[in-house]
Amino acid sequence: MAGQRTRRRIPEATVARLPVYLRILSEQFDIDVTKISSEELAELAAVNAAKVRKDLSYLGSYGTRGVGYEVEFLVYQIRRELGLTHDWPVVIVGSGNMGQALAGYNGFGDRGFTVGGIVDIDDEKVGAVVGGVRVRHMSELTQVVTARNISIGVIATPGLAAQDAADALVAAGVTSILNFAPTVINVPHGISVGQVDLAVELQILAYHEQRRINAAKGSSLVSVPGESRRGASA
Amino acid sequence: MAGQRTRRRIPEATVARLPVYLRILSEQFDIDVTKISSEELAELAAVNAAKVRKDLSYLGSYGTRGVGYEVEFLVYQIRRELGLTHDWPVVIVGSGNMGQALAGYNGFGDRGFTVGGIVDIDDEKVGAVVGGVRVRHMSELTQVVTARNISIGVIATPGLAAQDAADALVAAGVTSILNFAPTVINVPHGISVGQVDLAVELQILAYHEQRRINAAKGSSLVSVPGESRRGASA
DNA sequence: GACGTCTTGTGAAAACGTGCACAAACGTTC
DNA sequence: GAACGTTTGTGCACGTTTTCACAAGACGTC
Repeated sequence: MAGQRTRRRIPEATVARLPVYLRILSEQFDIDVTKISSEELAELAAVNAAKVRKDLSYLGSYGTRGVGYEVEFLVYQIRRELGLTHDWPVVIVGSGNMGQALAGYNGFGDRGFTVGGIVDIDDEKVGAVVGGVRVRHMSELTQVVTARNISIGVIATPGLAAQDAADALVAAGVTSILNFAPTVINVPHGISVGQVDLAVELQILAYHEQRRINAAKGSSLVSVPGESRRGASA
Repeated sequence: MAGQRTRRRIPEATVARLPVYLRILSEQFDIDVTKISSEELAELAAVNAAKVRKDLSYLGSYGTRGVGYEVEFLVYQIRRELGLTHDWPVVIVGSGNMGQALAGYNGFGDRGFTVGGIVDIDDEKVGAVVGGVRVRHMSELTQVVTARNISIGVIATPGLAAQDAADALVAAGVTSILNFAPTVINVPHGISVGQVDLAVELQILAYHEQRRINAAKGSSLVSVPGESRRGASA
């Protein structure tokens, strides 16, 4: 009955990979590839083929045994599951370097997302046009969010301002936040948060470099461990 | 013997959290906090206290029962484990919006990393000064990497150029790559790759938004699931 | 329409990550 | 120096994720 759309819950690890499959499949579609096997898709996404099949199986049984998956259909199904059948307007808080880079980023408007507004707390920056959108003052945040029915906010402020930005976004009615500031933000239960942190990513790499160096130094008996891939951002 | 520095391997999930602890502890140290309990640190990092203790236990037994951890000492130990006792020069490939934002990013030089060079394939961009560093031509990449003994590269190119950038970095001798381009890159075994993908992160959030909407629409019996925190980036 | 080849979909096992719960250790107070 | 409150370090159980391995199904060929 009402459960028609409730379907089985998709594991978080799978949700994080679906966007990658989606991009690859879209690219393949653009170069006129109509069918693809889990093996081929796995190769392109640099993951295990069984994982691809299990991931896709959460969407339904959309493959054909002995043949593979129809690219166009799969693109549609993933988009549907991720909620990308319509565009999502996004509000960016902070119009500094990072805010501008994000607003101008291709992969942004690229598929499914539009810059619905940019706000900044600094009067001097208000009025400037970034990525085709006029920067408005932070105090107008609620108005911007409400007018365009925005539910996703991106924080591109310095670390110290991030928590304030998060609070303001939540107060304005945003229910998902992507935080680019190097700070852990606290939000009420029920709000989704994604964190992207350059320094953290670099430090993880530094750790691996360090290990390589230590391994080489410590003894030449032990070869380089050679881990070579980490999950996408998340 | 030789195993003095080989110690037990630290789980990847822990490695991804240590940088977060490090930042928080550094901040606490700056405001003259000298001791901290796993409970307090957990609160600030928005994770479970037992997890904090288990994570820290991989560094060694550096806490004092009944008291907590000494902030300064912990900062030192984490830095040591992550290989942050010296600075890491980093080379950025791509001097567009994203490259500039990264070069100017605070959390970059902030702790442990310096911009050792920026290269671009576009002659028109060569010569410009970004974040205090002069942009050089892509063909000089190996020279830049060798001269400064750089082992970490950051890709800030458009998606299509990312694989070429990765190949060039590897050829130049870089062994860790942080990829900001929206493309999965393939690298030889033994090279570490970190991926940061704006579109992927947004699409994950869109999925949660979508679910919220469906849950609300499908029936008011089911309350909002309310997941509220995801692991930092990775 | 039977046979062989190919590829999906999925049970079951293994590996990994998380969180509870508690003994062991420390400092303080009397 | 014993008793008490506090906080670490970790064994254990649980949940999630990955991987293997293979039956079931689709297609093409003879």
